[in-house]
Amino acid sequence: MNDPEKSQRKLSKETLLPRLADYVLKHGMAGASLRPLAKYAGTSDRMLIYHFGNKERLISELLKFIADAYSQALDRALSGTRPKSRQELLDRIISFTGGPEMEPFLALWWDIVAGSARDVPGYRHAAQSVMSHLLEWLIGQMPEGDPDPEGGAQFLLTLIEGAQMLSTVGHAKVGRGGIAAARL
Amino acid sequence: MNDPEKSQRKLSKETLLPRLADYVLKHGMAGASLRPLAKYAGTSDRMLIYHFGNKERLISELLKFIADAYSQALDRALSGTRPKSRQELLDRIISFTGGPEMEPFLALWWDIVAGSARDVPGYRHAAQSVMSHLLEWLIGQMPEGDPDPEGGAQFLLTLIEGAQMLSTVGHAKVGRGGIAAARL
DNA sequence: AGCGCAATGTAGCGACTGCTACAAGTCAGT
DNA sequence: ACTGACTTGTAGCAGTCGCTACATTGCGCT
Repeated sequence: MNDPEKSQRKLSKETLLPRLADYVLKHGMAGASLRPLAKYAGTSDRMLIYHFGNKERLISELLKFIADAYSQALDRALSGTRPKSRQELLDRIISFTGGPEMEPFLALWWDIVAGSARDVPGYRHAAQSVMSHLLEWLIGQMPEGDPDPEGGAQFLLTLIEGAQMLSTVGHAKVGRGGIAAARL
Repeated sequence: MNDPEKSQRKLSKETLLPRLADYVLKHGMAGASLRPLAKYAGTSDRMLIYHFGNKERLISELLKFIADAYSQALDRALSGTRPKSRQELLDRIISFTGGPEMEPFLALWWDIVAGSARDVPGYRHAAQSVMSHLLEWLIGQMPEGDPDPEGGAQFLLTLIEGAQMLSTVGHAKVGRGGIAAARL
């Protein structure tokens, strides 16, 4: 007889990771300790250790999972008609990454960058993979006939990330001004 | 009779802050808990609380102190002859901020940005003040006869910070490429 | 000499950390 | 029915966290 109370006892890495990602996006890496994480996911710290071995591996797999999820969100939201100019491409990205639904990702992003700077295991790899993916996507989105798609994409990415940082730090105006003054 | 062992008993905020800053630059904001901090500064956690009231105020004052110290380091290192082109200015800054002696500042910087994104008290204010100071300095350093010193400075700052981030994340090449492809 | 206050040490509290030992349950294969 | 592997709960350990209560010291003022 199946117990309706416990009908969802399929707990594996695969079912756990989305919940864990959800929690971490809300509370950041600093709040990612086993017990709250487990509670939110409907298990115990004991089980997280059981499934992932130790916390470091859990975090690594979690970051990988989130990086993939972000890339997919990007693909879903941004692949459409090819933009006609660098300006149009830039505007499109800014309006996407600046949206409020991206805020948790952004906050987590800075956690990851900070971790990269201190060589926390797994952090740099996750960050690198997100940036690689974003760059490749950008190159593919460069307007037709662009004289230097690769260099242009690197340029745009640098600009975007700089503006992003200025914005989180309360200097959004400076970032906007910097982009406005750029000769694309 | 004065005890030679305890000759240095002048402990105040003023004498404490440089030591605390030193520790935090080495170990990051995550490692900034009272006991290690106090040990490094030659006191006890008890005394830190006594002098600063609570940890939050300590961190606020500490960030302010570090922001000022960074600004002063910037002034000392970078004020010299006025650069002749945007390119020269950019190169000068990149070579300064990319130096290994700036690495602790940079790592701490990302801690602070991450804290800003999560509204940790005091963080955004410190970050904002550093960026404001940097921007103002940049405007004053724009080459003579520059058509748009303010916009140009904002543009350069955005570019610099973007490249900085890409570099800490292991994509230094992308940042360099982005700057190379920029039409200054 | 005596008082008052600032400075400091010692101990400790309750909460939290990652992680483990132990025991018990479930389920599949034989 | 028995066995053995997989899964899970309960307790607990040793450590750290920010912070406080209490007691003591030392110094300046009168």
